[in-house]
Amino acid sequence: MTEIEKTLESKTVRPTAMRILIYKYMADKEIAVALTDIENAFAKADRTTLYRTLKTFEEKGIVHQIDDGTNISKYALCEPGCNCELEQDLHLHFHCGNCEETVCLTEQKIPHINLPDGYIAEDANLVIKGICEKCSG
Amino acid sequence: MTEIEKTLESKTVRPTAMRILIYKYMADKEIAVALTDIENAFAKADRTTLYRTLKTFEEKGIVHQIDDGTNISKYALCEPGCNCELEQDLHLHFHCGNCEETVCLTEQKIPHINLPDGYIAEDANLVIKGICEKCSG
DNA sequence: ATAAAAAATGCACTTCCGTTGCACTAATAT
DNA sequence: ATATTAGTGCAACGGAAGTGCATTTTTTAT
Repeated sequence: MTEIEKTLESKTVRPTAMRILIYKYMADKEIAVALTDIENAFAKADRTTLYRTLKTFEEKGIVHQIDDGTNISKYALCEPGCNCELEQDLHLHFHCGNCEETVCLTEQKIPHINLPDGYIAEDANLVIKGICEKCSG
Repeated sequence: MTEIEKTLESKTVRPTAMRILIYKYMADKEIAVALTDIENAFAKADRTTLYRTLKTFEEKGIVHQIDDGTNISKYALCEPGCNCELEQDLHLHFHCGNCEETVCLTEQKIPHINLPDGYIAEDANLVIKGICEKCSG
């Protein structure tokens, strides 16, 4: 039993062949991926399967969804021990206008914001747009 | 010549009947609106016109686009003197999970974030999700 | 005032992504 | 071995963004 299989099982997700491949694919990539990206990487597999795999991963806390402002949902593996739903674990994302890639900046947490009276915060999403380190170099 | 016409002209946008109506509609609403909302409000007008009106408004700095995580682009009028493109003018947006409405919190600016070396910030988008003041009361 | 040019609007159509229903297959439990 | 559940594949739908072109309206120049 591989590391990936163990990871999936620990999150109560059955480690099927397809799921292992997708997990591997995302682990190798350092950037957030869209459903389309996975589709292209696994042309033989059906879109629905990939779609539902991502949904399952998301529900089980294996990946988190990223909304980088392109109106295309991206996904990235959660760091070990990451609790995306907790406010203090919310990191920010960077979207490069040049290469169009989106990365997690897991070290940069979203600062706490004081909201006006009556507003209750439950989640936050901060995306910085600009030029990434690869493209600015 | 009305106030709205003056505003549009000052941004080098011709104050056509349609544009004035759309501007008025957005000024009356206190929340960010989607293209679909405007479509429903002006059933007689063509979607393309409304679409392009928003694009024009956006280009000319009359409205700013908001990405509230619903994957539906919203738009809101810029405050007088607002310079959306400037970092210090970036306010945050609040999306209510109950009423599904998105509002600008123009008083709450996005704090400056230190990025890792090589990353150049040009724009930022911060959306807080939760329960709005109307729904929590 | 009128003709020419430019801008705005409307119509039809396309594309892309997300999503769902249903049938089929594989895995697990009894 | 069979019943049950989970996963996968196929087909199709729906919403929203976007584009090309014809038509109308507005502006500009004569």
